[in-house]
Amino acid sequence: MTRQIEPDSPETKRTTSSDSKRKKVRPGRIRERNRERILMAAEKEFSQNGFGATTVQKIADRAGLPKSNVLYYFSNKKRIYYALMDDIMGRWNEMFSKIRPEDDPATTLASFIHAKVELSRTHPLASRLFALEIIQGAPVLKDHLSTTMREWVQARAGVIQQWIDAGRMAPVDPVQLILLIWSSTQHYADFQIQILAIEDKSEYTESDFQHAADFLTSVILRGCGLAAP
Amino acid sequence: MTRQIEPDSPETKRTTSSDSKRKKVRPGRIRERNRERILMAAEKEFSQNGFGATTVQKIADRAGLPKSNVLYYFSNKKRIYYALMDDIMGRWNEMFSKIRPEDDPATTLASFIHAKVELSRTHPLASRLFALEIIQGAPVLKDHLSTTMREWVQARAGVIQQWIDAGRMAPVDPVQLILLIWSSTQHYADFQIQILAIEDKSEYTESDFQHAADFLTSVILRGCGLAAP
DNA sequence: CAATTTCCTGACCAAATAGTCCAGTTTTTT
DNA sequence: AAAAAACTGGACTATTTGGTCAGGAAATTG
Repeated sequence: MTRQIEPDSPETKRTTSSDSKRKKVRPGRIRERNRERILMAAEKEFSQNGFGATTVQKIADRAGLPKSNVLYYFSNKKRIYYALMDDIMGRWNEMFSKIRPEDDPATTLASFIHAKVELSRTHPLASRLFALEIIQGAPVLKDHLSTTMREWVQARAGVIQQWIDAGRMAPVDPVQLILLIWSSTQHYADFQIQILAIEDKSEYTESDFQHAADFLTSVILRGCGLAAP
Repeated sequence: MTRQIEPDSPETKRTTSSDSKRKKVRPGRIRERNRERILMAAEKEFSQNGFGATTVQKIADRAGLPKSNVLYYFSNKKRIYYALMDDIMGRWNEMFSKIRPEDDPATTLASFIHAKVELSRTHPLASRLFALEIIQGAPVLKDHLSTTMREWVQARAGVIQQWIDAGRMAPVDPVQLILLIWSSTQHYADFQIQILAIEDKSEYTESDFQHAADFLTSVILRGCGLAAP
């Protein structure tokens, strides 16, 4: 991690070491707790209203803090947004393991699909926030897309191409394949409302995600000429 | 079409007959022209900033009209938004033909994919605007989703199920299949920035869409146990 | 315990915003 | 050509916004 995105100087002089251990009572315990509260509130607000329509006051209310206190931790609205984007990209980076040419295509793709669906399930707000950012032209993440993420995709695409060359799967465009998996899984978080309305439910259940992951795995693997692992 | 969405009374007393013929010089030619300008400007602004962060002033500037003039045609910001949503849903309804059990599965699905990719190509702003609306909880379209769109999907899913029962394609969840096609095609418009960054391009070309449509058709059809038509 | 650092917050402000109002102009209808 | 309807745009307002600031409360440290 470590602030890839934040453009200007960080919002605090002495940040705690970026880890997730939030019960550690030592250094800035209050700071840590409030920071977390603010970020959770902001994630909710931003993902629901977008950056421009979210007010610092609403974030503060949801976090149960006065507005000035929020602005004490994050000197302005953008900083809060940057911090969230940083978190999201960090999580994304951690989530997916490397893939190697000698791995099994079917197993690898299947576990990628499952991981991505799982991410949609456990972090729907982050997923929507990311989607909003991209749809609106990625004003903050543009750089990240054309460097880190681009390399991420190209590396994976390279391995998939090797699988194809070795005749281990059908010849499909590797980049398009990654995009297909990306979009179809992302969709479960981003368009949740639409899916629930269409299926006449009021909430996802655990098994909906299982079902979705299984469906995607079976269709996409078969689409690549692979048998389910 | 005809105002399914607009909640309160229409923004004009005598609307022209809702058709798209905008060169007709007869009745309120100025009205028609300005309305069109405003809607185009609003589509751009809303799809870039979302509803809340878009200002009437910016719409007016883009349309080349003074703000009060915009508010003369649409009595408030919401009305502009409603009108756009109405247009979008109208276009969606017109776009896709009925499908019947005796149709050929492969041909039908392929043409659906192509139509949807084409819609992403020709109306990217509308696509993004729709996505924003849904991601943010569909405050305006919620009703539409659980009625019109729900029926649309269920009807198609029914036919697909008949194809499956008749052994004409692999047994996959029909609703999930429609969602898969929906999401993967929508993606090309909504996440354009991400795709361009990853592929290191600055613009889509005509053939990118052709390529995408072909890829999706081949993988999804094969995933359904169908040969390309 | 006293000094210092960190944390907290109400009051305040300049800028921006959605929407109103109305007097004047242009277009359409009669 | 006159009357009616549609259109234009500048001035105005009440409210909301992001952000500042100064002073005080708590916590930490020596």
